[in-house]
Amino acid sequence: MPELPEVETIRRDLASVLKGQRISDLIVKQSTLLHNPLALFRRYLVGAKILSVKRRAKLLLFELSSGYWLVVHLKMTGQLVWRPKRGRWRVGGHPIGGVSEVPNKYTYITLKTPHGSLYFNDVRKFGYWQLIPKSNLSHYLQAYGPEPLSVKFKWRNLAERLLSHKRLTIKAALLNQTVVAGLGNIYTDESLFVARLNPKRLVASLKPVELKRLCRAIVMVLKKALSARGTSFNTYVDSLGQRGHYWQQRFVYGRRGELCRRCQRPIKKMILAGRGTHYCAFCQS
DNA sequence: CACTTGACCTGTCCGC
DNA sequence: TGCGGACAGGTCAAGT
Repeated sequence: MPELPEVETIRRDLASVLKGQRISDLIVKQSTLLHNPLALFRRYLVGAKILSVKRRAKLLLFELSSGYWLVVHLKMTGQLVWRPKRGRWRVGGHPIGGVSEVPNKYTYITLKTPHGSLYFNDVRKFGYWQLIPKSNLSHYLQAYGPEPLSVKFKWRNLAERLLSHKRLTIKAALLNQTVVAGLGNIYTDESLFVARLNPKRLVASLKPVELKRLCRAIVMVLKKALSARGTSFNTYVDSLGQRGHYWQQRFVYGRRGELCRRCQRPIKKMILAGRGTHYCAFCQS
């Protein structure tokens, strides 16, 4: 589920409620989701203050006063839902994927502060929490490609990173987090549509003008999705339990058989790089 | 070696 | 309505 726009939406919301708060307790119901021993979490997470909340690619990064960073990956179905102690908490719209209240049967980790609780739900249990010493964080993150919403992101960054993947299809290359950080299946398909590039095109075949178009398309799609607070078609909710509404504006993802918004021909779906891939055969060449 | 596939885990949806 | 199989947004180890 969560790609860059969803993770960034959660980051912004959590930063405003968690910054400066001290973690008073940790409840773990599924210790396999912790990538370090529980004792390490007890020692460096409980009692620590949250200094900042950042994001790199699809990772959420919580800076702790203990000298560690808490790294959280939501993978496919992870949710981080904040519930303040005071004030009523409610789900916006209708319940999604049976997840309508917290805690629930998929709540595997709970982090408590004097002001409320942060619930980590994950139906498929692919997500994880990991503690990284401050001094190791940059090493841990160094392999990731450029952040597409950074002002420093230019088409030449993309072109440079694509050099070592010339024989891949552009779809497969964009899913690779070392090429560009934060794209997943949805926004890769969306970006390729906006750039009018067929997902099957080999990286080596792309001309500079097409790479420029692709770069602009990625930024445009991600910004649009971020202002829509992400895409919810299944389990995604933000930290307030609310859905994102990019789904209503999407161009191709999940629209097989529906009409292309540009040429009115039906959207097609194929398997590429092992993933469902949606495109318009007429507009994307 | 570069690239593709399967595994992780659970739920949902579709066709018979 | 029940049941089996395909499929689901991410990532990486194992296999070709």
